[in-house]
Amino acid sequence: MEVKAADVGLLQSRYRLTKQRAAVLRALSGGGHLSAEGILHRVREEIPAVSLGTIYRTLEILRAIGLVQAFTHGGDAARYEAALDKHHHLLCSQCRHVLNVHAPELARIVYEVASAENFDQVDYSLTIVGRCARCATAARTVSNN
Amino acid sequence: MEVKAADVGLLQSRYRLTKQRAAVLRALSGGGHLSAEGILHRVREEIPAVSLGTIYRTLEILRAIGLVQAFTHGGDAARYEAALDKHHHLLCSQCRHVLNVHAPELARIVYEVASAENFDQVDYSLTIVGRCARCATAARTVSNN
DNA sequence: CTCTCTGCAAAGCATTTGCACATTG
DNA sequence: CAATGTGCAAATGCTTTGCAGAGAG
Repeated sequence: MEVKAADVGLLQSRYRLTKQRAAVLRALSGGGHLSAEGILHRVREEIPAVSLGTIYRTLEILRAIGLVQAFTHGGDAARYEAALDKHHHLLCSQCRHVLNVHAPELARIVYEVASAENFDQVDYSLTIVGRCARCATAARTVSNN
Repeated sequence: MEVKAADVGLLQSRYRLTKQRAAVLRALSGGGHLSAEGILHRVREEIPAVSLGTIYRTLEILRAIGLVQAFTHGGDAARYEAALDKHHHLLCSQCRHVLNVHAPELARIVYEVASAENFDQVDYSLTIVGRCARCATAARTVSNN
């Protein structure tokens, strides 16, 4: 199989590089915040017979290696994206669109709080939920709030 | 039925005050971060025949009124607690114990980020995951890390 | 007395898993 | 070729829901 730059992480790991795994990486390389189902659809354009089970197994591996990060909110299905930089999510409560945002000051606050309680191996996630400008405008067009 | 201070929120709402709802409030009044299943066990001490369905329906109502807040992490079952103040969660990745922590500086950061993207009706949640001191000690006793 | 609530059991949905065959290195 | 990965379908775990009888106001 032809090996691309994005696949290097897999080759360096103890996992094999299969066409399904490469396709999942490719599906995520375009950016965005896809559900497992969404990734399935994209991957099926290349490999019509992939199963959702394989998508989940692959995502778990890619997450373990650190190539992919997952994000959940409430009871929603998990959303996945390529792991590039540390960032946070701004989720629209209506259309469920997700924006990445940065908050460099946050890390300091988090580590202060965590070490005050003697936690180690610390990670954190901030999710901001609100109504995006587009949905706010749409709401104004229909009724008058 | 005898009405306690904690029940006032329900009476003021359009919902009825039933013994099941009062019992759920009481189960949460002791503090802690309980799953629906955990709340079921506590409520069953008073009302042996309550069903899990009722627990979920009640929690949803209490959350809508603002008496209870829910919190989820990854694929874990949701955990519920009495809604007192705005705070955040420090979750132990091993024993799943949750500590409440405060980060007063956070609100400013969040509103700056959200309004930069033109979001309104903003809410947010920060979850910090790490290993608590107790689990770190336990790990050291077994192996030698 | 009416409307809401509850228990029960079944359904729903995202995710995980056992197994026999296919593929990778 | 030995180990790992995959498709399929069934199983799982949390949560939601339809319905007929019970309880609140």
